[in-house]
Amino acid sequence: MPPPTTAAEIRQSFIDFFVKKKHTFVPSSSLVPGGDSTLLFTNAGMVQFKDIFLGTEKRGYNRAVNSQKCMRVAGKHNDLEDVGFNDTHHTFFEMLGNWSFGDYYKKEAIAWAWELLTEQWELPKDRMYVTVFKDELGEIPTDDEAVKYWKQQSGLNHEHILYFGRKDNFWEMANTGPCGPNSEIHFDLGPDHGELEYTKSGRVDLDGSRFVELWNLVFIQFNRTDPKTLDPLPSMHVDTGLGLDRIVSVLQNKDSNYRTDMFSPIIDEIQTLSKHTDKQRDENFSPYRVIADHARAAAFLIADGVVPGNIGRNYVTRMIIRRAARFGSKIGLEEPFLAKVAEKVIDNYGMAYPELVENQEAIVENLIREEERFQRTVEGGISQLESLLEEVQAQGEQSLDGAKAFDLYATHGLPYEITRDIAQEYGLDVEEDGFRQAMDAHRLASGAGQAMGSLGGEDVEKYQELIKDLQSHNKLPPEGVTYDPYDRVEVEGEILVILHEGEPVKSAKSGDTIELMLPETCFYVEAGGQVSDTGKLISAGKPQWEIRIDSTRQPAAGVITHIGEVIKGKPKVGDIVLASVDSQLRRDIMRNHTATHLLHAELHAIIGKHARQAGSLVAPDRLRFDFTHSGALSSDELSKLEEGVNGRILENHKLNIEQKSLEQARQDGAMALFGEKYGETVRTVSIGGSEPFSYELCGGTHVEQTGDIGAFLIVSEGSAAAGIRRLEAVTGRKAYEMIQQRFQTSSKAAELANTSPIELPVWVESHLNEFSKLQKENAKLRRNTAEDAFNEELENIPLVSDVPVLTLTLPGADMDTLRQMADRFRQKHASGVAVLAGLLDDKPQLISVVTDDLVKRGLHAGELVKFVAEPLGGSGGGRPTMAQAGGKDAANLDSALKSVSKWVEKNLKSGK
RNA sequence: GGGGAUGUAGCUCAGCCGGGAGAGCGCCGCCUUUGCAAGGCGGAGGUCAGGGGUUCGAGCCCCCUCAUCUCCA
Repeated sequence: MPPPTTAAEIRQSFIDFFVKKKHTFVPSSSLVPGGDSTLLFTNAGMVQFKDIFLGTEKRGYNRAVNSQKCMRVAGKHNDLEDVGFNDTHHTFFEMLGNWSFGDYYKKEAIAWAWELLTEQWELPKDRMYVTVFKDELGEIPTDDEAVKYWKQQSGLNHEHILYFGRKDNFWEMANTGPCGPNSEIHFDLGPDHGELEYTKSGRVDLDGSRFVELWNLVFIQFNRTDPKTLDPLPSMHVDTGLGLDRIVSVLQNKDSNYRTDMFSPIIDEIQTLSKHTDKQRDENFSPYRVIADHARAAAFLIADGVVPGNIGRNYVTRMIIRRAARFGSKIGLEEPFLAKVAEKVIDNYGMAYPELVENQEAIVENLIREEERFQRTVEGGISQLESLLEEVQAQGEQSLDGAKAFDLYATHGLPYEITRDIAQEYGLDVEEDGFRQAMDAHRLASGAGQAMGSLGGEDVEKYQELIKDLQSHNKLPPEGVTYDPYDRVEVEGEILVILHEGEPVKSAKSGDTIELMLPETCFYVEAGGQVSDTGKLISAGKPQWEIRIDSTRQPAAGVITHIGEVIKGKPKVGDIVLASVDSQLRRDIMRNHTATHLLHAELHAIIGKHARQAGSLVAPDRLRFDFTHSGALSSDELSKLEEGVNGRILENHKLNIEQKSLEQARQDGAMALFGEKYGETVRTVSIGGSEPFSYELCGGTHVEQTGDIGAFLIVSEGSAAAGIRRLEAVTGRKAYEMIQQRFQTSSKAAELANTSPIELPVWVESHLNEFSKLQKENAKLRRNTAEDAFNEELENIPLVSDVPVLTLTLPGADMDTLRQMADRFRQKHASGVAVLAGLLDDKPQLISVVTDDLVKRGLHAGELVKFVAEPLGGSGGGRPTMAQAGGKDAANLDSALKSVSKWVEKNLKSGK
């Protein structure tokens, strides 16, 4: 068979090669690692097999081959900012791998790698170099076994076997756990890529530009328990990784990953959009690489449900899109263009990764929206920047403060480079050091170190030891605790372990919060959004005791514990216990869970398939459903949804729950969720008979038929994050309770209004109108009365030192009225002083006015009103011509007003 | 998880030191001119995001909550 030429053929020939060697093909898992909160993205082929190496998971095969989607955006090997400036770094890439779980070992792994590379793919044998492990500290034995098998490969120059130490050739999963030596295969690209270089020790330098590392074979044979101790593992594993981009560029004899057929249609599309000549393209190849890489990464991310947003993974997707947009503008691409590039990615990769095609709409929509959002953000930032720059210019400075530039970035999302470019147009610099300092300070302030969630690594080990101990005493089967939350709500068993404050104890006493393990449980463990069951454990014999169970958890594979408080008695290890789930709450949960599936199906029917589940909560008292959708739902859409779900409930469909293989379920069209980890056999829940309208992979508990749900009410609609809407709803008992409550309040309100609940809205509307009309009339009337009284006073104002001074109390007048009266005074008298008092609820309020000419003669309305308010226990202030004040006690109001004339006399300077 | 910003009329936003809630656009009515664009006058429209506090008095100050934007992890 001739060697494959296209990337798709190369990927397939790798898989076929190992399938012929009796490997099971395992499809790539999602970029979102299932059940691993310590990892942002799947970053290596082994992620989905990790639990097998740890010994906590078994699968139906012991040889596997896969092509895994991977993302690396930060870390020592790859930094987002580096991508685009060389031909080998990517954010997204595919890792080909073959795997042995306690089956074959070094002999076969080495021979097959050699066979595939040199015979199947016809790479020249004399250009192969391999590395093996030799401990520089002399503590771990040299991997002579690997050397032996390498020497058996025909055509390998034995001088091309090189030894490396721990950093390069010893692989560890973490500080403790499975580890072992690895062996790498490097390829000599030939003299076109430079002379052979040698290190100080005289050995060929594989880090030079002439070499490319193709394939890493990891031989897992130890378990590290502490920095000094390596225990041999009972079964040894093989874990290999061959980067697809690299091998394709070697086999296609290209000097850049970006010039292989994995990228060329994408690069071509960018060139079409930019209208560049080939020469211009090559001169601007960095932006091309950035856009091509990021468009590919973004398409795969969105296909796996990671839409752009502002936290965690979603934030990474946003950064990638925005970085691509930024580099796009460098080559003159202004309009949203990424979607067009991403469509080429979908064309190019859709065969191997059908999720791209299935989610084409979501990919395009999200890219366009994010680019538009970025444009808006940048425009807003630029307008702020421009006013800053004008200030700098006005002050005759040469450069913009770095801290200010950082503020624009951190607060308003304006990238530094854009700030710098625009400053340049103004003929100004940006102080880069200041920017970096501010950035560092920001990193520190954001709490470096505290990452997302706790790792719980030590915790896992503790439980693994517990379970191993129990298994060795035949207290537990090899699979661990038997878990069946579906068929029963009661189970009997022996207490195997009690943990109090994290430590195993023999017994517990009343009031203790403890964690407890039984050989078997019917309590549901929180998963797929459904919360843990609650219930109680009571002693089956004497003496009597009781434990209230608040939740359950699965701290390690095979371990399920019940967490709760001892209510009475002294439970101890070995006691026989009757465990029972609170079945009423459980039924509430089941109703909500089935309703969630109905809602999901109805959303697809009413607003479209793009509304994908992005999280859910199934609790006894409510359900919450997050899904991807751009805008808010209209009230029309909401009532259609509610109506649709209730329709499905009334049709009373039987639920069909089956176990089948993951592959079968997928073929049948079952919907899987993002970020969930599925085993080989999965549980499927379908509703609607032979032509189901809802069909999901789901491990949750469900009602038998939809009629059991009772009623379904949507309680709220809102946003959970950018591009994600959140619906909350209630069912069953809670729905009845709410309906009942609404009925009662509306009946009561109708009764008070002496009308029927149906007529109530009309009644309220007309009365509200009437009320505001009366309010206005009342205010007007009050003003008129006050005005009438006031007009009389206006005619006859006492003079103090030639100045008219009016003091007056208007009972019942509010601030508005007082102001109006004060204005009237000023209209009537070109010169004068007035202090008006109002009394509302026995609290005095004052307003004082001083005409302009008297302000010039030293009178200040603010000081005047302060002076008057003081004896009233209040204070005030305002402008020179008008001020207001309030007081607490009206008793001294009359005498306070009388003192005004003295104040005027005292403060008035002679007029000119 | 943490830092920063924003939230005022249907929309875009002003609102100074805490002391009369505003503009432009849009909407409604009337008038003028009728080639069109428009112009003039009048009007409706506000939980100043929500809650608490300080104050005689809060859109403005303080605290909490929510939402949106944004950066860091």
